[in-house]
Amino acid sequence: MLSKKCKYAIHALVYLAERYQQGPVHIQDIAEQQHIPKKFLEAILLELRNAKILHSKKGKGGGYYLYRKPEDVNLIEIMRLMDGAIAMLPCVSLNYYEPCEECRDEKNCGIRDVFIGVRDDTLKILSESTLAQILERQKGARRV
Amino acid sequence: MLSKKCKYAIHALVYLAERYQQGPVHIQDIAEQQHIPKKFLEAILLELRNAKILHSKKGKGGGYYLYRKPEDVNLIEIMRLMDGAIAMLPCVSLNYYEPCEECRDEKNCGIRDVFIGVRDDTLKILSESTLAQILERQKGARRV
DNA sequence: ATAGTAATCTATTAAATCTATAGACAAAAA
DNA sequence: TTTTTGTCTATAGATTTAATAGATTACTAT
Repeated sequence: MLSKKCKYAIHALVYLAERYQQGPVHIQDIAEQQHIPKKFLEAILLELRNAKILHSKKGKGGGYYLYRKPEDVNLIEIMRLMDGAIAMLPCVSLNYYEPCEECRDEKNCGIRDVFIGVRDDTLKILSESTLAQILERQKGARRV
Repeated sequence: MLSKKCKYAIHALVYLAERYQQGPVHIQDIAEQQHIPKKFLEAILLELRNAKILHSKKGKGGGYYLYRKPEDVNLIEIMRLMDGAIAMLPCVSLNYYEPCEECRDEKNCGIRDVFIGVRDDTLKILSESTLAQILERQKGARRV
């Protein structure tokens, strides 16, 4: 399961993607519209900013805005940033690899093989899922 | 990430699958061979027994043994039992569905669509991954 | 029958993680 | 130089995960 932090991050980013190139949006606004505790959201946005996904502007008329194009931000990056590894086993993670303690013979582990498969399928979908794509789907659905 | 509990369960079950129809194996044995805290393992095995995956026998010569055939126990069932939902969002879970708090319009949620895809791929792999299949792979690997 | 073995059950504790909040500080704009 | 809004540090509370302890029950073999 995704953490709330991660869900909040995704919702906030989709919200900002909808307003791409329309100037800064302030935290308060995002928090209210997306029903996210403001203080919690602050920390999240800050992290996204440090990861060069968002930019910010201080003072009056300030706020956060998407730094990159919506089609250049995918869910993998967001999820890794917020929750860490995407894989279900540490010994299968590409970015957060750790050997399994219990495991003697990683190369020949039948369990590991299964989760390599799961990981690959998951990464494929998540890497293709950009903010732009999520917006597309939402708009598409509304039109029907 | 799978919990330790779930990993322990999988390892214990694979171990018992290797000894299918060879009589009861006692907890102590599994715990030592698989490096699992004995008391923790007790609780896990009990849960697997209540789920009719294992049977047990008390007293001398007693222990746990696989109740079903190794090809009839898949990872989905084990994971659901140990960790709950497999989906990454509650609103996408088949067995543990809950609406997302933040979400206004579930039907047209672009985020949800992504995770339905992830869920389906994951379930497909995990449902095909049985204890028998895991053993196969391990044996296959060893022979090389 | 009874001593010994091994699972079962109840309760509790320790550690880690997640979620949320408070308050002081820094930068930008009017 | 006051107001606005993001930045940073610190911490508190709640929940979940992992592990342990001890008493009890069922079974086997002698």
